[in-house]
Order: sequence, then C-alpha cells, then structure tokens
Amino acid sequence: MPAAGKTPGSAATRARQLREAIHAHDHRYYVLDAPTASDAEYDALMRELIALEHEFPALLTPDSPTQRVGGTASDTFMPVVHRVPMLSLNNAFTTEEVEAFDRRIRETLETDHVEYEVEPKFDGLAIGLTYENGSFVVGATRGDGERGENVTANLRTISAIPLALPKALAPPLLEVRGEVLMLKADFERLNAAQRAKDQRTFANPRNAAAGGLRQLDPKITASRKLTFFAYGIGAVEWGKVKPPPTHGALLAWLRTLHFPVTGERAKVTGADGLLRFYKTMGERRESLPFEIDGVVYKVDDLALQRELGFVSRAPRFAIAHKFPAQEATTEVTGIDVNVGRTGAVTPIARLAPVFVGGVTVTNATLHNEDEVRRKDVRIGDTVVVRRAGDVIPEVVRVLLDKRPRDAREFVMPARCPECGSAIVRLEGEAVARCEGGLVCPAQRKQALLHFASRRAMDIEGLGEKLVDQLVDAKTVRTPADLYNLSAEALAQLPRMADKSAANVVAAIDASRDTTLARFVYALGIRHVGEATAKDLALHFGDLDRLIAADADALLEVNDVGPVLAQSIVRFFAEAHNRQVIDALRNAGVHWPRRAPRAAKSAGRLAGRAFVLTGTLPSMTRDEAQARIEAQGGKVAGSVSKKTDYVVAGATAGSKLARAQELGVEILDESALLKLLKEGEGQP
DNA sequence: CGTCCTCGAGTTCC
DNA sequence: CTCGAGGACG
Repeated sequence: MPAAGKTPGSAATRARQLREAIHAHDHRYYVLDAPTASDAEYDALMRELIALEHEFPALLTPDSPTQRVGGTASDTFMPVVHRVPMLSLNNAFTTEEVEAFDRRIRETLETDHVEYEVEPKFDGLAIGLTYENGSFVVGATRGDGERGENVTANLRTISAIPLALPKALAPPLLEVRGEVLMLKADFERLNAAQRAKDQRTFANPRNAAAGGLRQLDPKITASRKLTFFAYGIGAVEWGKVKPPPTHGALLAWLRTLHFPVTGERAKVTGADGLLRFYKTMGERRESLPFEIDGVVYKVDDLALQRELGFVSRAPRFAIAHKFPAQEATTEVTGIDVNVGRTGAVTPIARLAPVFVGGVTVTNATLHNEDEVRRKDVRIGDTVVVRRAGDVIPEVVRVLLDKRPRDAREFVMPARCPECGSAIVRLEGEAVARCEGGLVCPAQRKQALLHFASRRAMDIEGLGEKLVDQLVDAKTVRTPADLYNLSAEALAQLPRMADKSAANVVAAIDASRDTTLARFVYALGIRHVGEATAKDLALHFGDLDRLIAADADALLEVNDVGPVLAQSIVRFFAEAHNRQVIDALRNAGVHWPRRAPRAAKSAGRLAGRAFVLTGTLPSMTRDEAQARIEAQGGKVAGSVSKKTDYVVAGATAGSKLARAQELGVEILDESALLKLLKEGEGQP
C-alpha cells in the first residue's frame, strides 16, 4: 500500500492504526495463541508502516513495532545488577524428595491444606525485563543471579516481548521474569537452513536460543525466531495497581499486560497432586511445542510464600522436579590424570564421543582413586554416562557383560605427569597430590588462572590458552609478573592480535583497583575460598594485620578452626609468598582501607548470641545481622541454651516456640534497636 | 562423638 | 553439580 499522497495528519492516524493492528496480531499470536492474520497479511501491515515512517520520520516512536531491530547495541553485554536477585530453584529428582518438600511446607505453615500452582520448567534462558511506566527499558540475563548481562537490544527483536504495556494497567516499575526459548519447530527450520548454507548446526533449541541472544547484531537475533514466556516478577512498585494475592493471579495479571504465559499450568494440592502433574507433563513432553526439563511447583498464596522465605540462595516455597537425565552408553578409551591448583591429581575417563543430553561428551571426571575402584571402571569398558544435573558428565555404571578380556585397570601414577614430582596420598585422605608445589607448571598455571578468575582479581581475557603460553615461555612465573606485561610483548605470542593484547593489558591494569577480600581470595591459600576470604578481610581490615596474625588470632575469625588457622599461618610464613605480595603491592595493586571489625572481645554485644526469626518490620534479616555483628554480637541459625536473645518478627515459628521453652529472652525489633543504639554511642 | 551444614575445590562444554 | 573436609552445635 503506497504511502505517497498522504497528508501528515492522515498519515499519523494510519500509522496509529497500523501499530495497533500489528500489536493486536502479536498479542493474539503469542499471548492468546489464536492468530487471525496470515504471515503475508502481517508482513503487508509491517511494510506499510515502515514506508509510512520512512516518509514521515516524525511519526517514529521508540516502541513502534518497526523499531524492534535497530536499537543501538552499544551497551550490549554490559553488567546489569538485578534489583532483586534472580535465584535458582532447588531440585527434586525423586518421589520421596517431592513428598518431603510438601511435608516441610505443611509443617512450617502448620496447616494441612496448601495449594500449589504448577507449571512446566522451560529449557531456555532466564531473563528479567524491566518496564518503567509501561515502557520496556532494560532486559538482562540471569548471570550469576546478582548481576547479568544487558541484552536489551536483542530482546527487543523478540515479538513475544511487549515494548509497551497497556497504559492504564502498568505499574510505575515492573520487572517481569521469564524464559527466552526457541520453539522446536523453529529450531528444526533453523538447523535445516544452516545445513543448506553449509554452516554449523545447533545441538539443541536451548543452545540455539542462547546463541541467538548473544549476537552482537540484533538483526541476527531477529532472524532466529525466539519467543518468551513469563513466569514471575522481580522488582516492582505497585503504584495504583492492586498486588495479586496468588501466583496464579499474578500470571493472569501478566497476561492482561500482554505477556505470554503458558497455558500448561494447574492448581493442585498435596504431594499426590504434584506427582500427578509431573506424570502428565512427562507424558506430554514430546508433543509440547517447546522443550522442558521438568516441572516447577510453587506455593500459590504469595503471603505464604513470603512466610516461607528463602534458604541461602533458593526459595523455600518452590521446587523444580526434574525429569531423569538422559543416559547413553559409550566406551572408555583411556583414563588420564589431571593436576589441579592444589596439586590434587584426579583421574579422568576419556570417552568415545557420545551425544547425551544435548551435547557431545568426550571426558568425564572420576573424582579420585576410590571412585574408580567403587565403580570398577577399566580402560576398554563400555559404560553408561549421563549429564549430572544436566551439566557435568558422569559415569553412572559399567556394563560388565561388555567388558573385553584385555580391559586394563587404572593405576595412579607414582610421579606427576606434568613435573615428575612424587604423587602422595595421605593417610585417610581421598585425594592424591603432586608434591611439586609451584615448581609444577600445572599448579603454577592453575594458580594464575585462579588469581585472574572473575571472583578473584577479575582479569578478563587471561584464559587457559594465554596462561599456558606465558608460563611455558617463562614470561610469567608469579601473579606479580602479570603487572609487568606490555601489549607489545603479548602481541609477540602466536594467535594474539594487537587488539586483544591491548585488551588484556587494560584488564590487568583495571584489576589493580580491587578489594582486600578479593585479593586474599586470589592468593589461593589452601582452604581459604571466597567466603573465608571475606571473613578474614572484614575481621582484620588490613593485609598487614592478617599477615601478622598468629593461629590464636585467626581462631577468633568466623568459621576459622585449627586447620584453616594453620594453613593461613603457613602460607604467610613462606618467604616466597610474602615476596609475591610485596611485588603485587609495589606494582600498584590496592584496595580501600577499612578499620578492622570490632573483634569478638570488643563491642557492646561481645559474646552474646542472637537468633533471628520471622520478618522484621523495618529491616531485613541481613541488615539486622550486620548491625549485631558490627557490635561484636554473634548471630546463629538455631536456638539453643547458649542463645542469649531471640529476635522475633512477624510470622515467627518454631524458633520462637523453642525460645519460650528454654526461657530465652525474646526481643522485638524495637527492643533490638534500643539495644543496638545503646552500643552505638560508644567507640 | 555424631550429625548437620557450609565452604572449598575440581570439573564439562560451548 | 558433586564430593569431601572443616566447623558448629547438640
């Protein structure tokens, strides 16, 4: 339909009509699953709108359906901090685990009747979509749950994702959580097209969707035909909108906002209701248009969800019931060993390539010598493999009737294959270790990789390949050497272009600005992981105080016992380690100074044990804990006769009962605040 | 001394 | 993700 000859006024009207028509088609297609226009008709509408907007650029709005492709991708893949963390679900694999889940919920809530909203578990990519006043502003991947990647430009190309919400219904702020995935039919079409073009095909729809979302060019994402299903919300400011009371009502509400929500849901009660749904979905799995890897059970009532709360990183009110992992059989062509950062020598089964659970597997760890014996895996055996938790390949069992006569048993080598040092297995320990220490190139490389890893110094681009080259060429021996690298020197290496060399140098440079906790973690002290490094940094506040600490001082730190204390003292007693630390500081590695946290023997609440329970009116439990600890108090997880105070908020449960039983003093929030205030006046 | 829980370490594939 | 080890607690 030619746009020529239109006046600006009539063009504006027509553009609005077209947008509404296209939007309505998207809505019927993705949300209602009842298309009324053919693809050709839809394309004609779209072409007319594009022509119109081309002739009258003033008509262009950012949320026009023609603008799905073409948004700038400049901030693509930049980190986005989730306002509300995107947690993962706990998994159940057996009937017993599902029954235990239901029992735990009923016991915690002290009721027999709990309604669950149940839905399929999509096998795609978890995404959060943020809308401000009804406009789509940011979309991010789950990432590590705390921060994800900005993929807004690519998400805009997905027609199932509304760019604007109905004005009258949209709250001021809404983050919709859901899954981006590729329908099986689109996946087959994509692979057929790839084959026709002699390009690589994708192993499964999930990988194809992930690949599609990580394109730098949104046009490619658009051509991949991705779709989206909403299943929850993150951050929200309700404004005038009345919050839905149940998860089911929330989903229905999201649907009125034009988000696709799967119809494969049900409301059930009791463990048998959950298990019936699992069985039904298992039977329907093949015939569904998308891939699922299990089902999800959620307590329907949102108030009860809040009451149940969270355990560490997963909600207590929901669980994923996964379908059993796919298994395959293959042959063990050899058993090699690998040397880790601490010198741990682990046997690895080399496998004839086999396709299982969506990928081709060629290696599987056998963990340690005992595990090899327990499973009785021999070279030449035919074994059953699966991907444990759908990720890490695992040898399940040996098919003994297929064992060839010449099958060979694994023998732990006496000497390290990397450095020739002795391999020693201490009495009572499961792991064998290479005694070479940093003389062993494998350990040296792993130590450097650990130093550079994301949760340590976060040096992007310093990967396995590069570390191999640098260590083999003896350019880098200790982490401190990294800070003397020049872009010119790096560019000398094979397969290293000027641009990437400059990037690595910039990343190394940026890592100079760090935190004490990251630095302590990066050192790679035995038994000191991320959590302990944080505890140490918080407790001592300063590296020199940590280095000077003796075992007794270290025992004062949270979760540090004799083994850790010994390990830390030994690490800093080593002259070589202190030299490296000095070299790092001289190279400009630094962190903000902090005063040491009040030691256990100091602070007004020193030596007093608190237990927190229920929801406090004005602060989170974490905040309360931080404030108690700041004054030397201790926060424990369960009530015992050693507990001095139980701080009880709303919906406090068994802990409160136990406190009353034991005659422990019970505080409410205001009493706690008073206690904290009294202390804050003092130094 | 035993049990439960958390943390550390190693691991696969793309 | 899984196993093993260390630490806290009863």
